[in-house]
Amino acid sequence: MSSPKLIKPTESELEILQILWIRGLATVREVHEELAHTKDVGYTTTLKLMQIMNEKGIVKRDDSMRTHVYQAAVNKEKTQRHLLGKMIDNLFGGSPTQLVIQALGDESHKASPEELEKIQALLDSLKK
Amino acid sequence: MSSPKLIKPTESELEILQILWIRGLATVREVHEELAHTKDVGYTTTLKLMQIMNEKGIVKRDDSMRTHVYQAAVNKEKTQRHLLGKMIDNLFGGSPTQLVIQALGDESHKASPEELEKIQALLDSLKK
DNA sequence: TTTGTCATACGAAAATAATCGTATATTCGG
DNA sequence: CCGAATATACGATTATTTTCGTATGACAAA
Repeated sequence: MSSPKLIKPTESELEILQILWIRGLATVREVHEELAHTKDVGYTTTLKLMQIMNEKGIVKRDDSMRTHVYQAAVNKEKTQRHLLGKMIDNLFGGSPTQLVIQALGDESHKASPEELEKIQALLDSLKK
Repeated sequence: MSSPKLIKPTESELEILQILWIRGLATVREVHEELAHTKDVGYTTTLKLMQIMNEKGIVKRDDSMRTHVYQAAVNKEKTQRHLLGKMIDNLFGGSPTQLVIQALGDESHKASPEELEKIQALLDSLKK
């Protein structure tokens, strides 16, 4: 098997994972304050979530100090592919192409010219 | 505004929606039997789900006959884009590029040359 | 040392989702 | 007409996710 454990993080857990994937290491306080920018939620809620994620093995933590330091324990790309695959099957009848077309047509998440070039490059390599 | 209501169907609701999007019209029995191919679930569970979806406005039904006939009440492409947008925010940091790249690079569902041309055409129109 | 701040632990409520048992009505074959 | 099959309605349970209150310990400054 390619992956020892296939987890399906909840939506809240994904929000936390995204922060950890960017920062690498972070305390609950740091994660919480970043979450608080876009979400109205209590500190102990974030704490509890991260404790649960630790139990599930989604994150690891260093608790050798009073303030624990967390990091993601699941691979970002692997998690993305896993959930993307689920969505392709769930919502796009197994066709990633349909998903791509819808994603590119999403008016509220426009791709920049640079991003379009990246996609073009990938497309060119696929065409060969 | 573009959409009267933005709904977020649950996973089970999506399974049902997919069947209705394909069939157009269907009874609970028909939906249930299709679900049963891949899932072990009781008839009344499917019934209840579809009743709830009706209350939420996700599906419509004709109950003028004893056996009610259901159809999707939400647009397929609109729903796809909406959920895709959520995934882009939740899992890809708001950037569709990584999502598109992962989807195009999916080795288990390769895109055909015709599909690649469709994507190319869309990409061309976005570049202008 | 006392007090205020900040940390984790823990229990449990609140919200949401999924499941199914049972009651009851309708239909159809015989 | 009667019984089996099939339909919906509805209540209730179970599971999962999200939320937060409260207890308690550590630390630092006065």
